[in-house]
Parts: sequence; structure tokens; C-alpha cells
Amino acid sequence: MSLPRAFYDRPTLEVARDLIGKLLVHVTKAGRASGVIVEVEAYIGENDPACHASAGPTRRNAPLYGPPGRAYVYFNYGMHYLVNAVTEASGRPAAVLIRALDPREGVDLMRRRRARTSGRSADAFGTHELCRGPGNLTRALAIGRRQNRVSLSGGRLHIEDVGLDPGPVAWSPRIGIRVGTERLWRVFVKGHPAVSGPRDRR
DNA sequence: CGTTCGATGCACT
DNA sequence: GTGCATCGAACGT
Repeated sequence: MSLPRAFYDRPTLEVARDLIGKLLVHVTKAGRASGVIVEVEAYIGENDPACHASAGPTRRNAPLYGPPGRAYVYFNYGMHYLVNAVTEASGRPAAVLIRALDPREGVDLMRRRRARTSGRSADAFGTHELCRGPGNLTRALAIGRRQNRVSLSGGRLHIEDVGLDPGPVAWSPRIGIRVGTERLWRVFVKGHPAVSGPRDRR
């Protein structure tokens, strides 16, 4: 079952916690690829200095101000797409960045996609390496600009509740930002091998 | 183990 | 022109 828009129309930290254990799915011509979400970060409002909305509305961050339950995809560091789920009501800019997945369907497809853009051979990738990190998982699932603003409820890119218990989670500072590090707005499955970051943050 | 650093595109000021 | 919500190879210890 695809999560309904109402799932995202809630306080962002609750949505972040509840996205852990859900299945992110992308269906393309090449096939179906999916993974269980094991790590996310919340970016909440214009007062959060790390949120793209911190400088007010712009063309780039417009999806953050739009309706909940859509994808916000943007290009970073000249080579990586990052995918977020937009949360909260329209006019309240907030989202949850998806940072790592435990691969389920289409693992071989993921290997080929990662190999194609990295120069490494497909069989060099361990399963838990394929979707570890926000830039890696968009590669493995072939998520890019075209998925910006699409609905996450029922389309080719969507998030399903598959009734999994992800196990214990932990909260930490967000990774890769220079400001707003005092907020513990990163959630992840404790000890999961697909979670990104230094070992003491997994 | 640990840290540093280059690759690379584009939105924004 | 500046600065990224990154990644991984290359180095030092």
C-alpha cells in the first residue's frame, strides 16, 4: 500500500521517524527497484539554517512550499541528485531527506546502474553499499530531475508500507552540513549496515 | 585505522 | 564568483 498524502501532512519529525522501515520504490522501463528506508534527515522551515528554505522562497526550493507527499529532488556538488519527501501543509516549507536504503527488489539493476557511473564493476558492489548515502541511492534507483515534484502516493516513484518492523532507531545530528548541527534531526536504524556516515554514527 | 582533497554543475547573490 | 543536505580514492599514522 502506497502511503497517502495525509501521512506527510504531519509534523516533520514524526514523518521522519515513521518513514524508517517503509519501502521506497521506483519503477522504470528497466524494471522495479526498491529498498527499505533505514536513514533519513528532517529539514524544517525557514528558521532551520540548514533547510533550503532558510533564505525564503526561490525557484529551486519551491517544492518545499508546495503540498505534502511530493518528491523534492535537487542536484548537488555537481554530480549528485538528492531526494526528499515534502512534509507539512502547503506554505510550511519542510521535507525529509532519504539517506539510505536496505535494497530489496532490483538489486542486480542497482549494481549495473552504480557500475555504469562509477567505473567499478557491477559485482564489486556489496548489497549494503548500493544505497548507502543520499547520492548513491538516487543513482541505484535512477532518480533525477524528472522526479522533482512528482506525487509519492501511487506513481512510478512511491513509498509503501509493507508492515516491516525496522527495529530500534537512534537520533543524531545531521550529516554534511555546516549549520544547524545542534539539532538531532537525523534518524536511522541502529547498527544497520546500509546506514551512511562514520561508524559511531551508525 | 584516520584525514584530506578533487571532481563537477548550477542556483543564488 | 561562491558554496554547497556527496563520494571515494589517495594518502598519512
